[in-house]
Amino acid sequence: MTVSKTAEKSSEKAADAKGRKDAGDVHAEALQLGELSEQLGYVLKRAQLKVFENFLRCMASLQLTPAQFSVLLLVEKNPGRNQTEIASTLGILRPNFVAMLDNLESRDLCARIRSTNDRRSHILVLTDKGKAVLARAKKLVATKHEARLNDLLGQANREALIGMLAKIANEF
Amino acid sequence: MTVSKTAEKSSEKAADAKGRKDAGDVHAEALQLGELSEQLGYVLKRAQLKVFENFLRCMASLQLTPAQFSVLLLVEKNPGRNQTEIASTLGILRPNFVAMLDNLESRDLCARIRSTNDRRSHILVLTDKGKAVLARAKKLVATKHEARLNDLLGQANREALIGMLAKIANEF
DNA sequence: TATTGTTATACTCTATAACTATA
DNA sequence: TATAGTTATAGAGTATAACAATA
Repeated sequence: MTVSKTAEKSSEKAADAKGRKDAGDVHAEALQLGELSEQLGYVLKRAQLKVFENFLRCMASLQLTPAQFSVLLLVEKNPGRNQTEIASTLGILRPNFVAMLDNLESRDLCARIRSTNDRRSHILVLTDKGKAVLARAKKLVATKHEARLNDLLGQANREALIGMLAKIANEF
Repeated sequence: MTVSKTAEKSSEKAADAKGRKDAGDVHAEALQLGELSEQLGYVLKRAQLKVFENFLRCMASLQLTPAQFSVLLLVEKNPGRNQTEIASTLGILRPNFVAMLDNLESRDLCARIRSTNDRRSHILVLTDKGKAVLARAKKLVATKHEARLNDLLGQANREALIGMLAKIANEF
């Protein structure tokens, strides 16, 4: 992140007129974002970083990242699917999914079960602990994380925002 | 991205009833996203990836990444600022900004000028080529990239979306 | 002493090739 | 032959410590 850690020497003769050219004076004023603040990609990225940051803070007690949370949610909703199916649905490449699962399995949150039909496949399921942790995670997300967004935007705007983002994700 | 590259064997006895438990049949059906599709962080991240992907395609002829474009925009709007100021405004750490600038400078898009007041500072400015490239980049972004968003959401929704994302980026 | 730009470094994410065991 | 899971590896992006030049 490291945003806006600039020291801002407050002593400044409020003369930021248009006529200034380049160097010469002290100017520790905030920069003009200009067209940047209207760039979709820019605000999207900044917003995404803020949201992930807040998510991690809300989930600190459970030690779950957004990616891990999404895996648990998807496995709960789709028990009996294999690694390839879960990973590709989340846009995670199969090689990168291995370490993720190793982590979740070592914490006894989910389990790999060798399929009896196709012995190449690992069926994924949540453990009892995984279900319990996910239930607690959902509550934290709802009460701390999503609630904050409601305070900021209001319920109706929040739903409109998610709808537009989903449309971009699916159709852009 | 690697999303939805799954082969989808279309031969399937459309029997995806609620009563199915775990393994046993072929099921190559799409997974249920469930609550995931309502998770702000999830749709935000997916949308951001799609937008950056599209940005890169639109800018292929100029070979500009979103981050490089944002640097050029900010330097144009704020000539005479040093590396620390430009980098921190963009949320880029100073050490990581060095290689980025080396790249832009080697392509003659911007220049570092040792400040006469404070000989520690490098003042940043766009070269003539940098200004020309940025002008072309802005046109590409407007006509190809942002226009696509307008088609998808409509002008009013697009503005509402950017406003909400900016609010999240600044106040969340 | 503090700050600017820089180097070195490390850790996470993401991406591709290739191996193994199964089919 | 092809597919599922895995390993190894490489490249971005991001993070911190420390150094030289300058203030």
